[in-house]
Amino acid sequence: MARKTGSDGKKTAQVLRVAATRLFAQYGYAAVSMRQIATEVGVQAGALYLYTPDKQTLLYQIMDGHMDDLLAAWRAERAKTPDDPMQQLEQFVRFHIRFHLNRGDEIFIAYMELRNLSAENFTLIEAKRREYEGLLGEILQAGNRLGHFSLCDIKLSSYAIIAMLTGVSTWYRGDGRLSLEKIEEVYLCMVRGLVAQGGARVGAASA
Amino acid sequence: MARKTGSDGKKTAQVLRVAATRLFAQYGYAAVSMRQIATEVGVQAGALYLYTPDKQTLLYQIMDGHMDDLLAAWRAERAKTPDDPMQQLEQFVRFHIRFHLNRGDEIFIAYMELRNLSAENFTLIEAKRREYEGLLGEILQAGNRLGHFSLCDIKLSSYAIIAMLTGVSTWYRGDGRLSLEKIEEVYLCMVRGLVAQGGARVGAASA
DNA sequence: GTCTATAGAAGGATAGAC
DNA sequence: GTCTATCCTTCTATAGAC
Repeated sequence: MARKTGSDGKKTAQVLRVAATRLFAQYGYAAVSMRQIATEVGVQAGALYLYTPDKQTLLYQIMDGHMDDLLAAWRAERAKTPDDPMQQLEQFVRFHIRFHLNRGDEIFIAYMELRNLSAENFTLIEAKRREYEGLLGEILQAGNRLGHFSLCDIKLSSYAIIAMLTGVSTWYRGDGRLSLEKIEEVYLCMVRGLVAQGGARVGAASA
Repeated sequence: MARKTGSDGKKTAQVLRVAATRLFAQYGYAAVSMRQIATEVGVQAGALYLYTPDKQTLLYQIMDGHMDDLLAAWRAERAKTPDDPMQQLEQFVRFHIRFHLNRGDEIFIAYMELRNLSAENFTLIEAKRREYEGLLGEILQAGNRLGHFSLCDIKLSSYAIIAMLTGVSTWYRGDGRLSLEKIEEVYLCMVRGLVAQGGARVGAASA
């Protein structure tokens, strides 16, 4: 049998991405074999190489696609939000939590598999990560300038906020005791408190 | 040659732990081979099995030892701190940052390699993680009760604080632009702001 | 306590049939 | 576009010499 009846290259390529994403997230890039992925896709191992030159590229493409989605999604969201730092910050908090909960697997990979990227691929992904952090930084900077926030270090505040928001995906369960809306509210309040005095007493702004 | 001159079993066991910790942190458990570890230790692969029954146990022992150290260290630190929620929280923030920066490798493993633990080992480690989160939770609870904090969900606040503090180790470089002391100060202020209104407006306390 | 040697399984990737 | 078959490497873990 040469080709499966009803097989479809486009579709298989998509299925491959989905399967690899799930498996990498669950077991880790290094722990997943091409054979495992093939089984999940429903083809033989050799057939995978029609859709990716190698395993490393597969990982890179998943992470790169995710970062592009993330950046595009936030820029779209931001465009719909009034040009006020506090409103933009609140929108960012809601956006980040929601986006990450919808894509638990990609996020997990994006944060956990950086070290399994080749040096050049790492550089490319890292740039997009910094780009995203910078977008939050812009909001914080503007809020500081207008006197709405009181942050002494924009970079550290960006890191702290992104870290605490991303952390949600490590424990969130759809059937847990808290609804997504409630979680967003709680985190919103914590972030509001954080930016209200995140370094005010430490001294002059350094960033 | 049967035994290396001057070889020492106790010492080799220790060197093995250190080497495995470093390599697991750098490349990930699944990506590191027993041969790599042996090379780092300076023995042949087979000799490792004198000190660990298998690779999985090696990982578990590293993580378990780290959690024990972490819990013991915080309890010692707490004992030296006045019985006041705000002071204890501040001490916790300083402690967590400092402890984690001194042990970047262990921390990295503790957070990244959970999924590579066997089911039973995972349960054991997870219990100690929850125990640590609970110790922060106690402080937050006490602060809420005394009216010093204004948190609507103790668990979420614990998660958020630990996530943002642990995040420091993902970007901290000893030779960076900020000193450890300065970083501690900035995070302290952010945490102060966070607990001051981390959910106050959301409604009644639920935890 | 460490070595060499190796068993036995699994890995990534390719070649060529259909 | 997918399969089968396979090459070659690497892996964990063990056996037995010293």
